[in-house]
Amino acid sequence: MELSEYLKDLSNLSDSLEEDLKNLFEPKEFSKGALLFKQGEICRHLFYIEKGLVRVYYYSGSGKEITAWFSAENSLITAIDSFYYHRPTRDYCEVLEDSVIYPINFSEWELILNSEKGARLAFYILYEITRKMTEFISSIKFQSAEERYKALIKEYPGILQRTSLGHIASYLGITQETLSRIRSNK
Amino acid sequence: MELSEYLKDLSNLSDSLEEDLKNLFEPKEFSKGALLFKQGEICRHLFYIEKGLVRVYYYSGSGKEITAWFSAENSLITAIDSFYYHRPTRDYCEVLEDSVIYPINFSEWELILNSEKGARLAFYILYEITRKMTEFISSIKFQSAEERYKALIKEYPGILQRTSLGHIASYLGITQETLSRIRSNK
DNA sequence: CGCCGAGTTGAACTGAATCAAGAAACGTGG
DNA sequence: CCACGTTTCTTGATTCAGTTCAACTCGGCG
Repeated sequence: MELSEYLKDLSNLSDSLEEDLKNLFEPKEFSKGALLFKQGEICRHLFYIEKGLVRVYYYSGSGKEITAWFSAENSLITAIDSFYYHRPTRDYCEVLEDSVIYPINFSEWELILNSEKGARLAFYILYEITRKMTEFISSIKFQSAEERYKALIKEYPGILQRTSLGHIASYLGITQETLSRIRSNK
Repeated sequence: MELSEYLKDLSNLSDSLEEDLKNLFEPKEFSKGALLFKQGEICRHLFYIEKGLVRVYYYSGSGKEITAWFSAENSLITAIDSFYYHRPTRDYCEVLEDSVIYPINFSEWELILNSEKGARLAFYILYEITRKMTEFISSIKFQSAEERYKALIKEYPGILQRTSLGHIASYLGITQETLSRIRSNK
């Protein structure tokens, strides 16, 4: 789905704004392994993923690499505090497969925000993020590692072929060994 | 802190908007045990807590009562999807002690949103929520029950006197027995 | 008094972590 | 195309944090 369609779906944007968006943004191709942003940098873009899959990760206090999120087709990703407050980010964002992504820079984003329906759009986007997090929290509180793994596979089919077990394990909050055992039990 | 001060702090609102807010909103007193909203209802307000403490909870699939969040002085609480999309909510919100709270109804909220700095404000509010959730997720993924308990006590001192052990345990994602043992170990 | 809900304690059990050692897959250079 | 080292994945043995279930204590209250 093109970015302008996506935004329109989200928030019933006015037709004129939709036109603006179409003209304003250009899709770019990123190849597997590219980094959309990385630790220490100020993340200056909000990224809309039209096609592909990315992974956000960071290094924990003890130096272990932790996957925070996956993000796939028709979703947005950024280092939110960095993007908004122009502070260096803690996170890395890695492109897991060749992808088509629209980078939206901060001033373009402000242009959206200041438009008629902009606040609604901003709200919607953050609402989607909170919804996803709420679900994740209740899953990690009350479901077993196996249940969470199955849910992940359902949400991102084929993710096993697209990234390593270790990355998935740290996302689920379990060790790689446990994930390996879960997988072999069937 | 009064609501208008809080909002001003958050987003550098224009003085005129700050005036508007002062005139628009009235603090209300809620006594211990009151429900700000409950399951099945459409939550029509965003609540700003000037003083006091509230707890949001819901019933899990298996019928157990789960505490989702606590929220104290100088913070906002609502059933976000219900408030925004006018759908019935899954959650209950209980006032844990006599509190001073500003209810902001949806049309008042839209008035804020449509103002000059409204989008920025909306963004900030949701950003704060996501920040809190992100922290919670990494704590539940990588800290022991005891570490999480200590962090909670630090964040909400005196919470033990303000609500029951069972409520705290379900927030932390552990059983009441485990929480009891953690507490007695010192 | 005796009941009732909240909190505590104990014992057995279990899901997942840890540590350690191999096996398989993968890429790179010869 | 093979040989090599490196990284990723699997498997096993042990340990441990937290659950479960059940019994018991305590303080409040009709």
